[in-house]
Amino acid sequence: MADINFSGTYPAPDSRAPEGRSGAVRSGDLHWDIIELLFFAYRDFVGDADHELEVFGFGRAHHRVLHFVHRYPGLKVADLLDVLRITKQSLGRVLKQLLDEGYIVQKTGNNDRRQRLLFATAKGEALVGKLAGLQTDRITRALREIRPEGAETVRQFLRAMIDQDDPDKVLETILRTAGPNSKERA
Amino acid sequence: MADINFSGTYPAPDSRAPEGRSGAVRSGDLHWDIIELLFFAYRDFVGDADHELEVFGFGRAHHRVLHFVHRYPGLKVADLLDVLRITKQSLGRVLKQLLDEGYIVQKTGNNDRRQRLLFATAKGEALVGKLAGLQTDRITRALREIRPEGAETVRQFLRAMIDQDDPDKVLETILRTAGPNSKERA
DNA sequence: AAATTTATGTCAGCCATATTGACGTATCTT
DNA sequence: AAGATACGTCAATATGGCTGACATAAATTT
Repeated sequence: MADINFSGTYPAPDSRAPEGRSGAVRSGDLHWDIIELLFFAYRDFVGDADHELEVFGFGRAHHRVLHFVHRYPGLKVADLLDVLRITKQSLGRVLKQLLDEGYIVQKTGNNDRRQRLLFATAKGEALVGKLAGLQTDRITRALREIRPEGAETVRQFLRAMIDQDDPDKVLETILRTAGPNSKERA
Repeated sequence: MADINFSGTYPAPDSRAPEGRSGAVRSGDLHWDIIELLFFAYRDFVGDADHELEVFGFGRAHHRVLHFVHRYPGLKVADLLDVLRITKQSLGRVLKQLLDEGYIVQKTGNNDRRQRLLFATAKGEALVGKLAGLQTDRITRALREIRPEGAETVRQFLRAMIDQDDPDKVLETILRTAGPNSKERA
């Protein structure tokens, strides 16, 4: 019976479990490595911002709202709901905090006066810029590890990882910018 | 004052907010695009598994536990806590469910009988394999969009995005496997 | 003009997942 | 024998999701 020594290292990820494994699952063609790399990379990536947000008494939800409002000034509440894929009740709480504490302001729409267009204040931009700075530092460090063309390869990969069907308006903007027919196309 | 038309498209992401922006934040060298691509890519990537997990009454936490137990058979509870970066109280609940429902089994350590070594059962492997299959399909699709060498570039980028200091044992295994001195090194 | 739809906000409650602190027990180490 | 370690558990709390219901103002349709 597999008696593995756990004092130091683990068995190679592909070693067998003692009980045997279900033969039903495909085992050779699964991208286990990239799945795990994505987990760890994203964990540490958002960790940068999370630590800083604690200081302000905010969570990841606040960051996401502030980020997209900053990046797409005049965003409507409905659009934010599409992007974040949460309910308006959930959004309401964090949005109210950001409004109350002066990180975001609302502005009644000119075409449609029902709309509350959202804008980041200077205070909000300062915070979101600080957070983006932390995350940019990590990205910059990572890009140094690969060839110069690698940056565009990474962008293409990440874009292709995103659901292309039924994109909301923000996502459409992102996908359109240097989209499918970019420079480094094969 | 910026009167933006919201009926169709958004302004380019770099357009100015109406109130002006804090000049204190650096604005030219921030990797806004990659920050957003990571957000959307990860959102859809984990979404694949999330949908399937709902069927089983499980959440993302169950997936992570099952994944790492499957990949690193004989994982200790303490190691799992290191990897997932949660408290043992949080882990306790999901782990208990997975044990009760037969996705994972415990085995007392041979060297140290205090340890509860964790292994995925056939049932557990079937589930984690199914989930990995969904995520692999997305990754495979994405890799088709880039040059063949691009896959290794993506791995290098993701590895470099991970905190290299103080890696736990699982992470050490991952980083060691085809680590810093891999083939496609510049 | 009246009816309907849309955009937004809010109240009330529920659930999953995380947290901290305290304590208990078995086992290994010194 | 004493202390440290690995794990489990009880209790209380916070955050960030959720659903359902309802209200208001403004736009749109009839």
